[in-house]
Amino acid sequence: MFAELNQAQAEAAGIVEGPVLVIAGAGTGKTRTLIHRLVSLVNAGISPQSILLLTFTRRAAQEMINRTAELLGSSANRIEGGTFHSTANSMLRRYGAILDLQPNFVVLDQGDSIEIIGNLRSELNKKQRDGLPRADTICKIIGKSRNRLVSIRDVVQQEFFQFDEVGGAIEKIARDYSGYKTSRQLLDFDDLLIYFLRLLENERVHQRIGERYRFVMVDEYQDTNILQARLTDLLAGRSRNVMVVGDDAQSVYAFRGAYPKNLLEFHQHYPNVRKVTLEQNYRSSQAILNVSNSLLLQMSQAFRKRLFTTRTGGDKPRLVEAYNDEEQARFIVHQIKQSQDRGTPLPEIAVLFRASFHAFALELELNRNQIAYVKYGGFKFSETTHIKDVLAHLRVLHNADDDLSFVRVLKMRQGIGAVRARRICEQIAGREDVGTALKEIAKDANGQLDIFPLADLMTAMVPLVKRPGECLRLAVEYYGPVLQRKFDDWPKRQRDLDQLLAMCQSYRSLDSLLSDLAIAPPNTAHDRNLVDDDAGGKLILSTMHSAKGLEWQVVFVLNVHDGAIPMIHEHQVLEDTQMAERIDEELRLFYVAATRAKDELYLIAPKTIQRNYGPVIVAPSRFIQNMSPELYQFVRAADVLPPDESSSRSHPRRPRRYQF
DNA sequence: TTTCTATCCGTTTTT
DNA sequence: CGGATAGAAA
Repeated sequence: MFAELNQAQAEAAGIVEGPVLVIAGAGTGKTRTLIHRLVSLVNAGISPQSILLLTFTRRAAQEMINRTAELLGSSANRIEGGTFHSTANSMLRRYGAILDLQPNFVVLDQGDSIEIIGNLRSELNKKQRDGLPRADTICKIIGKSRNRLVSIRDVVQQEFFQFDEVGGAIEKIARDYSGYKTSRQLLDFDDLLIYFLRLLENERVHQRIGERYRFVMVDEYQDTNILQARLTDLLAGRSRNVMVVGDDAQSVYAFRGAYPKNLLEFHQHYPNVRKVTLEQNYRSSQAILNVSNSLLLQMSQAFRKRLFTTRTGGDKPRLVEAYNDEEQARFIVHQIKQSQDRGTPLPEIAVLFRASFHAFALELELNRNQIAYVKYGGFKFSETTHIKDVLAHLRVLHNADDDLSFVRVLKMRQGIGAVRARRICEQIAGREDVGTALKEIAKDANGQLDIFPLADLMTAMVPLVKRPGECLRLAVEYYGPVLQRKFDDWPKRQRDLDQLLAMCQSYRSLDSLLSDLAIAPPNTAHDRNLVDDDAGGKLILSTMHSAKGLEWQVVFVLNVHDGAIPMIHEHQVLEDTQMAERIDEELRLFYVAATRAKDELYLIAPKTIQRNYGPVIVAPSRFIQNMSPELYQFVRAADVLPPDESSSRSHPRRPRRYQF
């Protein structure tokens, strides 16, 4: 039955009843095993609707669903699955009434949360505001406290002690924020999980859902937080048919409250759990695994495992020394061209980096050489100002009580600032017909208020709510002049808006369009899941986080220098144990990056990097320095690049030594 | 009240 | 350098 699986995989896939823990090293066929178990359950006569598949990231969810569909055909559609957040969202739309939640509640993305917190912050008086952190920092503190179920005080004392004195004010903002959301039917990402938990704790709902899902499977379990583990537990219900799959060595979401002990201590919650470990790697050459294993050995705590393969040999990974990030970029482009000449298709090549902006220099070089690429991770398309501006109009249409969006919409009119916008909002509160209400206000103001065009737009959109694509078209048209006034680079942004328009045409309800854009936003304007015309033929650029679960023949990791890998805040002072945990997490991230490569791995370490104030000298990553030099081959970029190109360009200032 | 200008401060990763 | 924020000017 499991002819395509090895012994350990087949064992895991064959278990039907009871709790299962699968510890799967990178590239050991974790997803394949999960999918085969799914198929075998369905073939054993278990209804696909009674299986719930949960993942942590959208990309993993997508991958899982696609691959299941290949094996199961159309019945795969009936398996429910997605991220914890998207599952929470749909359950809350269905059963939220029990928690006094209306089905048209709004999901706030991080930008919305920061905006609300910024407003609440500026409402405080001068004295209270003195010494407060910025809005985004406050948002981070509140999020950490909720994700990890600890008090604001504790978070501040542990990680933000420089704000210890204003802890009280931060607590007040947190309370205000919470009240603001409740009174307006707004849920942020953390709320989705918290409300879902509350929902499942309701006896009636729990029974219904428990009956419905007899099998629960969770992928990437090492990345779940405490809330998500609790959710898993409740969803598994009394049947306890729960399979969790993960790799503690790939836990890289601590900043979001991920709690790897969920995986490591799973057996304590489920004493009769069956544990299976997958160690045979089917992805990488032995030479690449040797480097990966050396990273595993540097980790202070992990389930002991060691990856092996039958694919002996292979080229040793290269450690490439470049003069600066410009030479680094030229080296990568040069090498990509060589790979292409040898017949490697572009989509089989990926460049990975710690932070999105690290790729800027490379992007310039790629454009110069006309190499097409897709970039994953980093700044999100749907979080850019112009996209949010346009969507705000739809959000007002969808829920007139969403005064965050309403204020945003009003402030786009000239002569209307925060104060007037809020006042208008209050006047309109509770009115059904926003367009007419706006017109009345405009008349009362004797033409002092420039809101007639907005009133017309709102009126025009109302009959079209069943066709959100058309509403969006009207909003984009209306927004044109605003765009040109607000931005110098408006033509580029106009193209984004057209792209958005194209993506949203297929939606049948405003509800799903808006919640999709909050919970499952496209990473870029060219996300291949939403726009299929550029599916192939392009080089992949990705953050290491977004690269998890994927593989390529050739992988470049750039900026492999101390400061970036591991990435450390110069100013942040941490206690030794906390610092050790941070470094360990960075090590796991580097491990994720290295294990993406099938055949060739290039680790590139520039000697100097460009910072805001000028170039600074950096050293290769400590993770490389801790490694036996036998494991890699040292190369100088300048020796490989053609001489005319490798002549180092003059640089304006002398580099300074990088300080921690 | 809005809008313009000066100052301060900070590296990130994602739902 | 660039974005958020506070304070000044219109």
